[in-house]
Amino acid sequence: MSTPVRTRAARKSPAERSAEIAEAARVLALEQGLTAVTLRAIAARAGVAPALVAHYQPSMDALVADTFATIVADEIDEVAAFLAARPGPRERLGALLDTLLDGTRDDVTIVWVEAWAMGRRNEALAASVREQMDAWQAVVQGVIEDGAATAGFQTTDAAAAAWQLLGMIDGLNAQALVRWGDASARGSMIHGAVEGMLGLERGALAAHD
Amino acid sequence: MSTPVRTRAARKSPAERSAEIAEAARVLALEQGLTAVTLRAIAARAGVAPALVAHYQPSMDALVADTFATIVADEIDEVAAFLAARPGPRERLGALLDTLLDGTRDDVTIVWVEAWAMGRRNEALAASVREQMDAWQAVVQGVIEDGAATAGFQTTDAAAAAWQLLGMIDGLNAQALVRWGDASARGSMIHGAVEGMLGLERGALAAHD
DNA sequence: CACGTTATTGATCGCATGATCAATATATCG
DNA sequence: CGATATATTGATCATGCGATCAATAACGTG
Repeated sequence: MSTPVRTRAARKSPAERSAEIAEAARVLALEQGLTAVTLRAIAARAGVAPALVAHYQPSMDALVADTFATIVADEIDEVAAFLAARPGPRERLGALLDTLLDGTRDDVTIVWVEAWAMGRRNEALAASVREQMDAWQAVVQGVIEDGAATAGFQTTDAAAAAWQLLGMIDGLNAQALVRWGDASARGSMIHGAVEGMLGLERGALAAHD
Repeated sequence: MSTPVRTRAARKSPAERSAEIAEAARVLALEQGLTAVTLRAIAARAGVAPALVAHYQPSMDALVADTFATIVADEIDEVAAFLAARPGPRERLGALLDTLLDGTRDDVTIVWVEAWAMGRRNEALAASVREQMDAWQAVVQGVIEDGAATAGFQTTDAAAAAWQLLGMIDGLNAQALVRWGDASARGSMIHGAVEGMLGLERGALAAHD
């Protein structure tokens, strides 16, 4: 039996405690989804009374929205850095597809799906979702514009192409959340699709590892 | 003021009452999402005591799962009939993309997104989701196989291509749920993407209206 | 018309959620 | 060392959820 008894939490600076609570929310969201980001669950994880969580947050809606934003912003930074290490737009685009569809980020996918659903009842979260979608789109659009300028990507609307690409990726990942066992096949045909979308020859986006 | 007073409901046959409850759940899900499919909300909508809803259903999880299945199965039938009226695989595939991305089915999209999220905590719903995804995939796979046999679709794995296609569609629709205002542009580039995926010449899937 | 079957209901339980507030304990400062 | 500021807490409220069950009322049948 785990003993859920809780001793009084050590007194800490507001900044430190606030950060601990945010971190507890982040871990909880990645492990069990945004639905599990609840006043009491966070308090238990942070080893703190439920009231303290409320004390440091204007509302749970806001905390959920912030948690979502943190998780996704981290992922964007991580992937952007990953892409920056590639030599050119074709490699970057191929690597983008591969890394986002390799099944290693299902925890983030769950957060996305739940955010879409919960956003209809949590306006702050909905705003965060739109914001992070825009951030993702900016990254992808940058790659496509670069490719159009220097690598033969044929598109007159890089912004729309970026949205299309993100939609494809999100949909495939969301699907894989339910249809277990196809993690490997998840991105098997997306290279051909994207090549067709951007007027590239077949195989243009193949991995170079 | 709407008067929420409820008179005793007329006595009806179990079959009829059961159908009324299922219908109330269906409407509620389409109007407000699966999250709103709740014991009391359905009872209110059906003009019946909450206990009666419980009386006719083994559990709310089961009712939610059935409601989801009904809604999606209806949509599949509707779209399948719509496709059957088209002359050939190319027209069918183009029409499939157009009708699923024209933004007129956002109510169903919400149901899908919520089902993905809720399925993690409702096993019956998760099973329904897998079932309906398979049904959708079968329809799409049929079109692709037909196209491979008679219309030059180039693919060695119609099943995988069908999954890919559904993923793209679902993702774009889910995105549009949050990013209002791009309903018209939603499917602007998917024709090119699918043409690339299936090795078709550009414009092969253009509408013939 | 009386009676029995059963559709329907009100009341209630247990649990979980977010939120509020006076009370308490602790760190720091004078 | 004492006092003040404040981080922390327990208790509690209001709300909503699913579920259960004895009691009630309506229908159909004999």
